[in-house]
Amino acid sequence: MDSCVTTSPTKCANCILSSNSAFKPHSEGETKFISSFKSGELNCEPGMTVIAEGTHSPHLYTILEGWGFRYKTLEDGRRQILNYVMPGDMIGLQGAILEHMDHSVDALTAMRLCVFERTRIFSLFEKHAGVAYDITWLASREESILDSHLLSVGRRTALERAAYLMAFLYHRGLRASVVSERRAYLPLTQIMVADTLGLSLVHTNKTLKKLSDMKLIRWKDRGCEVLKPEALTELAKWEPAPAVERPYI
Amino acid sequence: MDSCVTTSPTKCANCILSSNSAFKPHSEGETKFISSFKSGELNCEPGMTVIAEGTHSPHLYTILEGWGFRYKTLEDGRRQILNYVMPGDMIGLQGAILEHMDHSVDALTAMRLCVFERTRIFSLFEKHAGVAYDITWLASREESILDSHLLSVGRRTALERAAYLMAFLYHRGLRASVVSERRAYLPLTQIMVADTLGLSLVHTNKTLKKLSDMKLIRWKDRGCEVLKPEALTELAKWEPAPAVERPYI
DNA sequence: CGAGTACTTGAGTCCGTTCAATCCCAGTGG
DNA sequence: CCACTGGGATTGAACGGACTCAAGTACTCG
Repeated sequence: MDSCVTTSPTKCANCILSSNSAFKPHSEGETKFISSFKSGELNCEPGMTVIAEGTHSPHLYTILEGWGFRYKTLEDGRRQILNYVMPGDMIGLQGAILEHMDHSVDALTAMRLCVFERTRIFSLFEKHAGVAYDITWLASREESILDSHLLSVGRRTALERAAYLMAFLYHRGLRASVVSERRAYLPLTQIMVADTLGLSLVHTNKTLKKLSDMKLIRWKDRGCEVLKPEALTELAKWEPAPAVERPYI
Repeated sequence: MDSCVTTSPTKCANCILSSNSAFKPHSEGETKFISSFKSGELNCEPGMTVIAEGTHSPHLYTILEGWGFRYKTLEDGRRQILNYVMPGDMIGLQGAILEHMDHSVDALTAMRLCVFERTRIFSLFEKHAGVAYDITWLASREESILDSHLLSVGRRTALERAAYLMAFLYHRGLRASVVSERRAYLPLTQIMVADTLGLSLVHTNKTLKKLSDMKLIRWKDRGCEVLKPEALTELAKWEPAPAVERPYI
């Protein structure tokens, strides 16, 4: 029953993300402020809905561990997955700024989240311009990713789209340290791949089989092993953005 | 030849957007700061590329008049239109924050733009938290729109998609005062509609014809007249976001 | 060992594609 | 004044990619 509990939070100074060199370190003053902004932690079971469309969530979250995904649905149940979230990503910003959430977020694996009070976000802008800028950085990058997804769903063929998605998740996962080059495993179901690519489940399965036959991926243990990321990016006519030290809150 | 010239700028206090009640007024201090942040104006002919993908634009812009659109292309020329821009919208933020543009922006009609120096954006965050918050508001709203577009391209049928696009542009246009209920004219070509919906030109034409036969729209003078916006939103299973007083820079 | 979920595969259909031709209209230049 | 050009819109025909329907396998879990 206790699928979701607020645990005794770790101090921000010892945040698991701060030990990851992919992330830009905070100044001492920033860490202190973020500590005061943080109101707890949240653990989620796989499959749990963290944020529901239409609600007026009082919280903002940063992912500390695990995978999740953002999605929208049509009234008849058709679902579109918009993007995946990984450690360092922030969710709930739309709810905090635009007053209501227009998408949902589900946990894909078990997740641990850092919880912030949305009402205090304006004071963050007033007191810590650097952190405010970082939030805008995160929002811009999310927009940039959505642009790429839209190009993919709108203009790539099914095979290219699947290759793009696997390559994209591989590269993002690498940078968030949730996949490694040795073990490039993406915890997805084919239903989710279908709902991300805008394809039917059956056709997704046949498309993934083609990628498997080409030895670019292997489907295994309810997930996807990426075997040749370079071949996938080439097939998708895509290039990952250069890795830069990224901010987080 | 002079398709693009920096004209003598109007003062921000007399900004054409400030006379539009849809926009949140600035405080006197904000107006003063924005005035100092503004570096000129830019006039664009229809068809002109305002920002090109891959470049490192030194500017940020706010649309003062006219329509434009953001898009990305694949190396073989396939194009996806991501969103349309109208008065009050800001473009070039990604270039300012993430260092390089990953999409282009073209003028659809003649446009007048307000030009800002991107190098000074951080000082904006330091000195005017309210304005910084507004920029983040705009970024969040853009993300929200992209979410909707992605749902549309991924999961709606061709007819629903076309209905959604026309309804969407109608509602956004109303709020930016570039369409009126009496004269609901959208300045689009069918090629652009096709590249927005992720469809071929031929099928787009046939789909629009269906909407015309249903008397929901009328294609006229190289553009689209919206006749029954409510019927379009219903057909698309979509609902426009409630109108709120929105910020601009 | 039955039930549920994820994955797989085949068959037939249909939505959206490409190819191709035509029309309309606004420029433009002989 | 009219032929020529080119972009945009329109339409028909045929193809094919992606869809739905349907069955079956494999695995986990109570």
